[in-house]
Amino acid sequence: MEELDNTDIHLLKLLGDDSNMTMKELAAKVNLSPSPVFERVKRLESNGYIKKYIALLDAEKLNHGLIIFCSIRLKQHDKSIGMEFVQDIMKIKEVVECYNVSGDYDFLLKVYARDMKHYQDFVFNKLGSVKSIGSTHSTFVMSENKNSHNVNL
Amino acid sequence: MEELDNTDIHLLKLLGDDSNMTMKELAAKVNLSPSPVFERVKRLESNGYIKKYIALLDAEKLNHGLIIFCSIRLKQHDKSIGMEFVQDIMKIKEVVECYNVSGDYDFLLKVYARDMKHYQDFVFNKLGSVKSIGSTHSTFVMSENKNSHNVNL
DNA sequence: CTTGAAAAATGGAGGGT
DNA sequence: ACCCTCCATTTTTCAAG
Repeated sequence: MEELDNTDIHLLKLLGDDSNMTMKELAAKVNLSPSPVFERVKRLESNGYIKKYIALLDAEKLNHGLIIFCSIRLKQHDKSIGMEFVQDIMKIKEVVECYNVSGDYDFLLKVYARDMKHYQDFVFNKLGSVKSIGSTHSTFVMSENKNSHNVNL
Repeated sequence: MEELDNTDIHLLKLLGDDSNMTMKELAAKVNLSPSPVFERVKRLESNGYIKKYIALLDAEKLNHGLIIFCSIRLKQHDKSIGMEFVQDIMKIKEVVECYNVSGDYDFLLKVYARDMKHYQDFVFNKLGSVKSIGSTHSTFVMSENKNSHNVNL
C-alpha cells in the first residue's frame, strides 16, 4: 500500500467537495498538467481511496422534510437476531443509514420522512412489523447545521 | 415548480448512486437518446433537485476508523449560545455532521476519529474548549450496516 | 424528442527532467 | 518516479427540425 503525498490529499479534498471538475481544472488547482492528475485520480480510485462518485440530491425537495434519528433496542442480543434485524431494516426505504452502536440502545437509524404522518406510518407499519425490535426511541432533527457528506481531510 | 415524471425520478436514482455514468449510458438505461437526457439532467440541476456531485472517500483508509455519535447539552438555551456553539463546532474537522435535535440533548454530532486516543484528544481539547457546552455523551459505532448517502427514492 | 455537428474533455503515446 | 506536450478518440453541449 502506497503513501499519499500532499497533492493526493489535495485532490481528494477537491473531489470530495466537487467531483464535476475537469482534469484541467483540477490540474490548475494543484499546479500540475492534466496528465499526471489523471493518473493520480485513477490510482486513487483503483486503490479504493475514492469509493464512487454520486450526485447529492435535495431530500427536502424530494418530499423528505423530516429527519429522525431512531434508536432501537433488540428483544435479544444474539447474533442471529441482530442479522435478522439488519436484513429487515435494509429493505425499508425510509432508513437511509443504520449503525450498530454501544450504549443503551443497539442500533441507530437515520430516517427520512415526508412529514409526521409519514413517520407515524413508518413506526407503526414498517418498524412495527420487524419482530426482532424490543423498543424504540425517536430523536427529531430540528435543523441540519452541517453535513460534509465526507471525511474532512 | 415543475413536476418530475418517472424518467426524472429514474435519472435521480441512477445519478444518486453513480454520477460517473456518461449521458450515453444514462440514456440507454432510461431508453432515450443522450440529448433529452442531457436536458433533463441540466434541468434537475438548475431546479435544485441535484445539489452537487461529489466523490465518496474511504474514511477508514484515510485514517478515520472510528465513528462516534456525540450528544451535546448546552449550558443555556438561548439563541446566541446556540449560534455560538454551531460556529465553534463548524471549525472542528473531526465533526462531519451536526444536528440540532429534540429530546434530552440539544445537538447530535457525527464524529470521525483515527482511534480512541484521537477521540479522547477531540473530547478534551477540541470540545473542551467550546465554552457553550454543558455536558456530552458518546455513542460508539461498532459497525456501519447501511449508508446510502442519499434519499432513497 | 431526433439528428447532427462544434467544442471540450478524456485517456494514451512518447519524450524530458 | 514523476512530469510534460501533443493528439486521437470520446463525450458533452447545443443548435435546428
